[in-house]
Amino acid sequence: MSVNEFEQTLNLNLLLKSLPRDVLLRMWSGLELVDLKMGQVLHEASQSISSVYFPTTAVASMFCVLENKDSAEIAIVGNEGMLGVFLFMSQHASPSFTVVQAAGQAYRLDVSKFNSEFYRAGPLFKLMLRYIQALITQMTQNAVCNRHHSIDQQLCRWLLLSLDRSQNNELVMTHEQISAMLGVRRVGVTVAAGKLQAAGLILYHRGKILVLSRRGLEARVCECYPLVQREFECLLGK
Amino acid sequence: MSVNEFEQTLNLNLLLKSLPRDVLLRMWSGLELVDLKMGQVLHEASQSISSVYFPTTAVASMFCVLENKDSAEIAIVGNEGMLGVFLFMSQHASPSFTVVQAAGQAYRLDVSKFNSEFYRAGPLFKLMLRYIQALITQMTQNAVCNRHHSIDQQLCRWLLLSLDRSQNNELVMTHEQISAMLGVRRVGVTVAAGKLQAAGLILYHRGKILVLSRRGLEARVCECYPLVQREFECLLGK
DNA sequence: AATTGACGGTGCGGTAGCGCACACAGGGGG
DNA sequence: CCCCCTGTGTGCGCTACCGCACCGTCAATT
Repeated sequence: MSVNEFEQTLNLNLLLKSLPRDVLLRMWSGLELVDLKMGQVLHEASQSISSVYFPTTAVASMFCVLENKDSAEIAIVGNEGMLGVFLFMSQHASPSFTVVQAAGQAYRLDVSKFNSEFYRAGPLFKLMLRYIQALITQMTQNAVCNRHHSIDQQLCRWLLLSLDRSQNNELVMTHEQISAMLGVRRVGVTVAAGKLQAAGLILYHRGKILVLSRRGLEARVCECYPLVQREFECLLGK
Repeated sequence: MSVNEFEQTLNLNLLLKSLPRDVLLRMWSGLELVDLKMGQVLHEASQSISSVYFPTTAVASMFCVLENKDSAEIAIVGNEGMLGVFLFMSQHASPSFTVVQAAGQAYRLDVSKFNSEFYRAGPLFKLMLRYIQALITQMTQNAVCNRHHSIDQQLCRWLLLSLDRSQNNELVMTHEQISAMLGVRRVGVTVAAGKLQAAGLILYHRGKILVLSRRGLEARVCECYPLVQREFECLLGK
């Protein structure tokens, strides 16, 4: 693989892209592009982490499930981020688990390779700290959104966040799956999605959602979405 | 101050206590014991952080407020933790703000002193990463608890978390203040607290809450409390 | 002793979301 | 071609919580 290919490929993950070239070259030998399937579990709750993932076209969710199977999405991660941040925080375990939400590819990197670069306390290290902040912002905003905003608004937020992390304007996702993310009944999603469809903003049919008007969603979403989005732009951008 | 005094005093914050002696000695000159008043704001949202705090007898909350003044507590921090973690994550700002919830004391440490020890990538650094994980656990569990558990259960969780971080079994806190933490109406708290009082578990009167039966609260609390508590024990203990 | 303000109790109608149940439709596999 | 499974629509009664409003009570101040 030529240097050009090398760079072009890695550009697909924005975190990797933002690292200096020499760091990337050191990590390169450990990076492996893998296919992730819908529903695949990347990290179990309370089990040790053996690899981290930098998604390119895949999207995954960090997820929290209660004893009675009630659940809520903690964060959604695509090509702007990384999966497995708990690796470098503790030896033992991740408190939440991670599941693939949209099939695609990701760079896998195993623990030892990651650590050897991380503990140089250089660019990767600093990037990770900033990334955690963005992630925490998403988690906290999520929490307060859960508390105070309607399902309608939360659905818009979720659609926009997913859309930003997706390659096109189609999401492969049933109401049932979305309801698990938002921590509500399937019916709640059906009704909310029905309104959006009636308004001509989306079109869905048997597990596929086509977003027709991003603007329309943005007009209906709560403040939580732009706030989180700005944080990530701040992390990756200028 | 003798070495004995030095150690005894620092033992009051469990994070500091868990650091090796040589690290503490290096940080010592920067640590200043300060009084924190109820309601005092330690870190504003979107403003840079100039000091971090290691509470001893004080307790503070990380807090998130929406445009319409609706709010929710993100995390509660006492002598088991540290305030200002966003300092070492990014240059710019904290997304949430921090407010003192129980008057008391804390060790203040300014940015430069903290950073010079942190970037040695030694024990403080590793401790901080593990602490962030515990903090994230609290935040996520909080989020899912918000979504799925009743005010009754959440009140029990909140009381127990506060109690663990307090010196005695009395909390100085009005229903109004608690309602802001939980992100619910004051009346919701009044009713829930009324049930606990009727059951003989707590006794409250004009801004003071006396916990009579910790066991009773533990029997009524949701799974979220023990889960978070275990994470902190794991961080600090054995 | 009187006043004032903070704190907590109560009541009422409204509603978002819940649990449950069932009906209907598309589409893939036998 | 039929069947069945998955995904979606709809209806019903229920509950928790909301917004609002008002009232008693305690405590601190003067």
